[in-house]
Amino acid sequence: MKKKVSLKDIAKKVGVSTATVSYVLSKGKNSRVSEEVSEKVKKAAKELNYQPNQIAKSLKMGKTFTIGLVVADISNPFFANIARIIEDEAKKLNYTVIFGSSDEQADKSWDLIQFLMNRQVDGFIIAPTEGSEKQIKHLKDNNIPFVLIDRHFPKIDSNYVVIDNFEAAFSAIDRLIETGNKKIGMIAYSSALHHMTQRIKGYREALTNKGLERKNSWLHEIEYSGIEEGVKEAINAMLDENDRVDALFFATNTLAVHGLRYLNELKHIVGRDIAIVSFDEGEAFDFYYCPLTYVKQPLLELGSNAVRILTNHISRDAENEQVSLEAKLIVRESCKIAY
Amino acid sequence: MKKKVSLKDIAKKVGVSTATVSYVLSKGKNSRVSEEVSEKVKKAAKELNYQPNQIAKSLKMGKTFTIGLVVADISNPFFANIARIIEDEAKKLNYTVIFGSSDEQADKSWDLIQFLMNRQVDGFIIAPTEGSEKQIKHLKDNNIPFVLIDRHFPKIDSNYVVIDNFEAAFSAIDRLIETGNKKIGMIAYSSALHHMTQRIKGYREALTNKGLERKNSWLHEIEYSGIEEGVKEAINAMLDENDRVDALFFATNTLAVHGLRYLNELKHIVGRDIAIVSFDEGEAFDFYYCPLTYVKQPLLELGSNAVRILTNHISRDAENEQVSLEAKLIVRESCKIAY
DNA sequence: TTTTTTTGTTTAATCGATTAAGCATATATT
DNA sequence: AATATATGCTTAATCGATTAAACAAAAAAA
Repeated sequence: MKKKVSLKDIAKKVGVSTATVSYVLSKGKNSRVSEEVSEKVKKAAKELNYQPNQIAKSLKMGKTFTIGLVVADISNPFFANIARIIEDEAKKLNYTVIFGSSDEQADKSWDLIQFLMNRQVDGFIIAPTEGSEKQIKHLKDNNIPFVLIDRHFPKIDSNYVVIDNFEAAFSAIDRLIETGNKKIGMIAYSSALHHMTQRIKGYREALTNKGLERKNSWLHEIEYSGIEEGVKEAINAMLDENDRVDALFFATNTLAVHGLRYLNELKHIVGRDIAIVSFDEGEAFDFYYCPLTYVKQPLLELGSNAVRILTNHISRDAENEQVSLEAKLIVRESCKIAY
Repeated sequence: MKKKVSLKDIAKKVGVSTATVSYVLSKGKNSRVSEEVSEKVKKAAKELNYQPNQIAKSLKMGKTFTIGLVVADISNPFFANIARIIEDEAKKLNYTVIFGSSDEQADKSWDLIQFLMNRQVDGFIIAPTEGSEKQIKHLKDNNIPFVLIDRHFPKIDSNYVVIDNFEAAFSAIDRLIETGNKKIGMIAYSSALHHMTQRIKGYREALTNKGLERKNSWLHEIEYSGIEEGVKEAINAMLDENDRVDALFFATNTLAVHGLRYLNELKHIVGRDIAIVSFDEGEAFDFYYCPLTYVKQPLLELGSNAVRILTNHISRDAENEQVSLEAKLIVRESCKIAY
């Protein structure tokens, strides 16, 4: 690789010190460099196609203009989209994003955080996994700016941007009830993470609220490992029983995709044999024979808020900010059964 | 942000020079540091939870272990998946990937390349856009390692990893013919890029080869700007004519998604009114009422080859490598019409 | 014993930027 | 005319690592 043009080269060409060149190029009008020299420097810089070495600048300034993004599962379109949005938002503010996926494993999450810290990221945006509480505390203790997204730990005072999961689940279930379903099952993850417990709570309270029956066997909590199996078992259980459910609520899009695939396999027709509501979008849902009713999270707001809050905290000490956004229920045909 | 532990801190704690610490931590057995001091240094490093500053290291070494990835359109799942794969492959070799999307615009591509060069990436993986030939030549002239993917310029001798687009299109069309279709239309992009012209050539020659009719009005080349409109017009033209086509070949998944959506709108049933074959996968295709026949590109091989070749070229001067992979036709129901 | 070699460690330059401080000149203020 | 201030540029330290070269002390060879 041919060696790059540096300040030194410009300085030599113009016949001034590197300091002068630096002042011209980075301080503009505020420097005390004469108009004459200033012009010469700019001209030389253009002629040599000077491109500043960000690495050197970062080292000196102690700032890399880089954000570390840790998502929980990049194969999930929800996180893939968020990553894209965060990247775009960050670019607007001149930040680069380096990201990785923890795949819902706390140890991977820790490795990633360490890796990103070595790269001197200025701060983090993290969708924390179960068991990563200590890691988050470590960041906090070391005064490293970070914003949690999608999930947060109620016991840790920190920045976060989430949606009101309780409310979202509640109204999704409410809708199922309003459209005539009485026996409603839910497939969720087995997780102590707040966002998941809230979704489950929303499901429960919506039923109670309307005085509907609540059966333990209608709520299935799947392990992250073995999702496919888990979903199949759950569906088998809920459809084979004497009192089979007439509606199913999926707590995430991944669960929904697996569920729909299995329902197809079993030749159950959504909208005739069973009603469905899911969390999150999937491109696939658009093409599904029965358009799905789903909880739409405001991804753009989620991402832009996260970036805004983080960059704020990077540049100055600020109070922690907590944002809870409202999700929207997109009602389509899958939430009622046509008799 | 609390200031980080540096070599200096370890040196001070142990009572040696930073040089010694550096030798211990980076040279291991090959250094001439005594076992005794060596142990003390390692112990101190662990106690202080020392994390080397990669920025400083990069500056000194002139190497960042970073790859710049420029894709043509990140909203296309094809590129999104490639990006993911490249990231994973790179991580295995200890490289980080910084990427951006040129959105098929040459000027954006140039901005991105400049930006990534400022960040001192060690090399590039690029899906070049139309009109970016000069940019690629610039990289070549400056001895900056790069690998082109998906597309390449026949006139520029460079590394590249592509698939045999002619062959892929040829056999896709061949399949349509074999399953009884006679009037076959194609919707492609209007582009001088080699991969696109090859796909079109494959379409043409497959028809000629089987002695089928070839009409200019059955081949529509859409502008990147205004895809939705273009696809609609193309479909209108090909279905309204006196001699309407009985099969459609989409040159990319984006075109296919728009096409299928419009066909839905028009209430045309794929597999009854019209046969379809598409390039690339879409998650959505799985859930489509009529499973799509499509050309499956070997993404994993594409990505891993690109990373392998690039990292090779980064570490030593090597001959340019050209890889042409074979695509696979995944035959499902959409390619024939059930009478 | 003297010289050479080996061993263990430090000194100092370097990567490419930024910037406080220093130092002439020129200009303004008394 | 003497002093103060402003202007324009350079010097040199710094960020945190790496590493060639220097150096002192110990071990081996003469």
